[in-house]
Amino acid sequence: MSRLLVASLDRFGPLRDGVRERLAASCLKTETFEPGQVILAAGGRSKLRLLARGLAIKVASLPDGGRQIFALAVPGDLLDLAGLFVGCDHDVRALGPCEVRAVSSGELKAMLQDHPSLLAVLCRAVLTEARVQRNWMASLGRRSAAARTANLLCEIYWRQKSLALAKDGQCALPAVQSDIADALGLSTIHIHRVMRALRDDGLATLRNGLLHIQDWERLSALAAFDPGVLRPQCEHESAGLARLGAET
Amino acid sequence: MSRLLVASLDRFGPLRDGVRERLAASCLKTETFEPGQVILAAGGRSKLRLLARGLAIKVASLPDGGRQIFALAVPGDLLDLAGLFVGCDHDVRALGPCEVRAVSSGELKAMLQDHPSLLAVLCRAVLTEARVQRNWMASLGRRSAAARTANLLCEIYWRQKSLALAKDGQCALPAVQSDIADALGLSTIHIHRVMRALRDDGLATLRNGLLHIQDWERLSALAAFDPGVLRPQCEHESAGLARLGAET
DNA sequence: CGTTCGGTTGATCATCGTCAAGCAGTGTGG
DNA sequence: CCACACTGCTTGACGATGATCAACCGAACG
Repeated sequence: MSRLLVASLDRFGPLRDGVRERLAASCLKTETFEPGQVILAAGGRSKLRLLARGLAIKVASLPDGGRQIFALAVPGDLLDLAGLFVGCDHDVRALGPCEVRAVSSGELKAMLQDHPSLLAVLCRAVLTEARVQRNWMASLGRRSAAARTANLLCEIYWRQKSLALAKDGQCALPAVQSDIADALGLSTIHIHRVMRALRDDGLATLRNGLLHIQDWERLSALAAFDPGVLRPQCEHESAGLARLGAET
Repeated sequence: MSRLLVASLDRFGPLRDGVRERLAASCLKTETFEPGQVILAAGGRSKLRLLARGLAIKVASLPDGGRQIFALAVPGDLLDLAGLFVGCDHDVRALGPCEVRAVSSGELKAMLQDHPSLLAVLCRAVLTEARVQRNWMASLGRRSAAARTANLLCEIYWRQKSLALAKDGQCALPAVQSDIADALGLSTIHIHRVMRALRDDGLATLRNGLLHIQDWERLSALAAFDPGVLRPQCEHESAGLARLGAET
């Protein structure tokens, strides 16, 4: 039952030397989480956790009581890359109800020892995550509240659509306005104003955990949305060292 | 002459199976760059570039003409981790005059094939960079202009002090106010006002590319500065999978 | 000697945050 | 069945933070 895991890692680079079979045969423990529950606390030991269903957030609590959401995880995403070798510096929380599949710490260790190429694939996954993070940084630093919000909605919709989890311009987004605020570095009330403007302009609505994109063209234009940032590998991958990890 | 490279990578985890000797013997090409010059353009092929002298920034130019600086590199930092397997999504530019040592693409490839543990070390370096990035994200999203600025100055000073590149509260920072602004997501003029307030309060001054920290206590308090974020490995490293990369 | 670049200052304005209050939906206990 | 509380959305008034515009100054440089 690990086809999801294989498919997920496959996006980051070809799996070689039998690691695909090993992954497919690996024993995955399934865990479920309620909305808001902590899936992985800061400092926790890393396993290899894959989000199978639902949405999750990677979030840090700041000393002054504020929260900053660093990333959003959709089904197929690995949840504890940040804690791969070192202690994780942030929490992972379920946004809506979630289902998580976990490879045990021991089995991951064994697989990494037997299949060096697995590390290259995980490394690429980390690099992809870092690239998405940089996109969020540019949003936080240099875009207006409306553009930031639009960009987030576009990203959420796009990623779920890539997984066939969206149709008719609709997808799940079990988040309240304060969650959006914590992701975008804005106040809850201002998010309300922005969302209201988006709704009044017929661009998008968020109600009862359901995101409805009514005018993708105008929304993505407002967001200056670039799907390329989200792709696991960029177009230069075939040049130079790109395939290196797969060849080792 | 690659002791710097060995020392740099050593911070991220023990180098095993002869890779240390191989690195020490590797042929490093030295390049020098003038202030503002592009060291590595977005999309460029990855080698293994190490900043030997000077300060560099990792920066993206946004479609609307704005810039966002994602990270600062001090001597000993690797410059092209983001382009390790995929095309790099941002530029690396010299802030002041820089000296860079580069391992050739071919030699890096050969070393990675011969020494699997090198990849684990690079992977940790990437994870560390991502953690520093998240700290910047939290700054951008949830801190005031003054706290953000103070935090950046603290980080710059702290990292150079760790390398014995600072003394008497002074270190190099060959940046103009608009550079600081692009790092913090603020306007140049507002940076001026914040810097002026810091100066008037006797906390820190920046003049002629020289950063002078006059009151570290109050500055780091204002910044809520946490040096732990900058450390290559965190305190949990010895638990669980932490040493795994070194063991493979 | 003019030009450019970076720092400086002030005035003005927009964006966004804070405070306060009301409202609708939901669940709970009497 | 009805308070009651609770949570999240909504609205408005107000204020602070930070952006924009414009001008000036000093130093470096050709």
